Amino acid sequence: MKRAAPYDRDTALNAAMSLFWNKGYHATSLKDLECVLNMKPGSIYAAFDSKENLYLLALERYFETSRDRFRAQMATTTSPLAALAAHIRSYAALSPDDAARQACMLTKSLVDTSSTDPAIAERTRHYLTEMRDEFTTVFERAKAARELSPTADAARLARRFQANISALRLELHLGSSPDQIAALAEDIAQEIESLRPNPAVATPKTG
Amino acid sequence: MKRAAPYDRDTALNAAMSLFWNKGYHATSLKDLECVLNMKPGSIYAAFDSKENLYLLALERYFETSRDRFRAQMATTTSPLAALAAHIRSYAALSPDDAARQACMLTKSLVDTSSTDPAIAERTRHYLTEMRDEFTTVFERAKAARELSPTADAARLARRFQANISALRLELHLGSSPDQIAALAEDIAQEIESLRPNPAVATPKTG
DNA sequence: TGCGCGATTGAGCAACCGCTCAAATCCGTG
DNA sequence: CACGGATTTGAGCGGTTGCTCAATCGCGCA
Repeated sequence: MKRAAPYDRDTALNAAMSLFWNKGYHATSLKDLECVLNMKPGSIYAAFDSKENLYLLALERYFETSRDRFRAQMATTTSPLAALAAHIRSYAALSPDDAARQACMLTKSLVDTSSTDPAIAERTRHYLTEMRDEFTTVFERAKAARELSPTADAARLARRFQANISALRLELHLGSSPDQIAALAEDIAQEIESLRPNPAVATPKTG
Repeated sequence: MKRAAPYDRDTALNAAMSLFWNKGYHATSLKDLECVLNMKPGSIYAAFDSKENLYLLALERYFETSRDRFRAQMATTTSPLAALAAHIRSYAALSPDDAARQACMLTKSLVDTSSTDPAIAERTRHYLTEMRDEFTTVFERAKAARELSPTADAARLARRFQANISALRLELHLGSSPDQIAALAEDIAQEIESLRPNPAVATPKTG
């Protein structure tokens, strides 16, 4: 009996992440995982302990990838608000067959494990909080750059921003037409850009 | 062996709806359903044909209930925009132990069946479209009442409104504190109210 | 070249899944 | 009261689930 090449942990975790992201935790079976990981049950358990643990590892990978990509995107522009708006628009610009054209894995995870798998749910909530903290940081930076009023509430804006992303990606998941996605993304992006104080329409001097 | 009282279809469907809403389609087992419906497998199949069909019936009930409640809420106020804003705020005002303090069942349904159960996914998309049409109607009414510019795009505003509701309810699902939910709801509500042309800040007459 | 040991295998376990159906039970009618 | 049709019952079906472990394999070392 031929033996398979020893597994590559990085490749395997990527494959597991994609599968779990697509099908969700409950709908993904060990048989499904055996196929995409190209590993037999024994190897899977030797490497990852349990289905739940493998899911947690896949989720961690998803989170780290997302966070890193977000940070990289923020670094491309000097204006924090412009970077945030560009981030929103980038979802609408995703190629039609991009794997990311669906709901955020954290959102999906929260929805299908919160009432059945507390450990996964808690971890998911943790990652969502970490992402929100990333957003808060950027809004703080916008304040420092005078793109926001000094009295602006960065944490509150971050929560709103996260809600907007969740909703936009849910719309991707729904499979709405590119036009409609683009319109929604544009509405959100402009809402962000309109936070910037605009001298042109400032209240006229009264003296 | 005692025979159980004949089942009450209305009560049973309500119970099924709650259970499915909470646990999702995949995580809900026939055993779970037997418990909450107080029916044995044979009775369940005689009455509802299959787990999938029972889910579809529960989903239909959820949709109709939601739509009717929305319509009723719209009828309480003469101002369409005020009614929409009040609808948003009503989610934040939900009692802490209200069963509706979680994600919309349609959202959850879409997320956990889209890649595994096409029939359910399609039906879910249909109901989401119907709800959006309800929203569009109200924005049209706002236009007729001159609460919106005649050039406003009701369908686009409706999509944005739906996205906002999805996101707000996802935040409920996440279990954020009442303060944070209220803040998010307030941001959304004010966004809606700010659509109303405000004569006080209209461009000054130039002649 | 041969040996030891960690990695891989895959048949198969107990538990559970959605679902079936012959038997038991109730109720309306005569 | 007797009967017949409608309804409920629940053991249990074939299949799948997450998971285990004795057997097997091949690489590194002597």
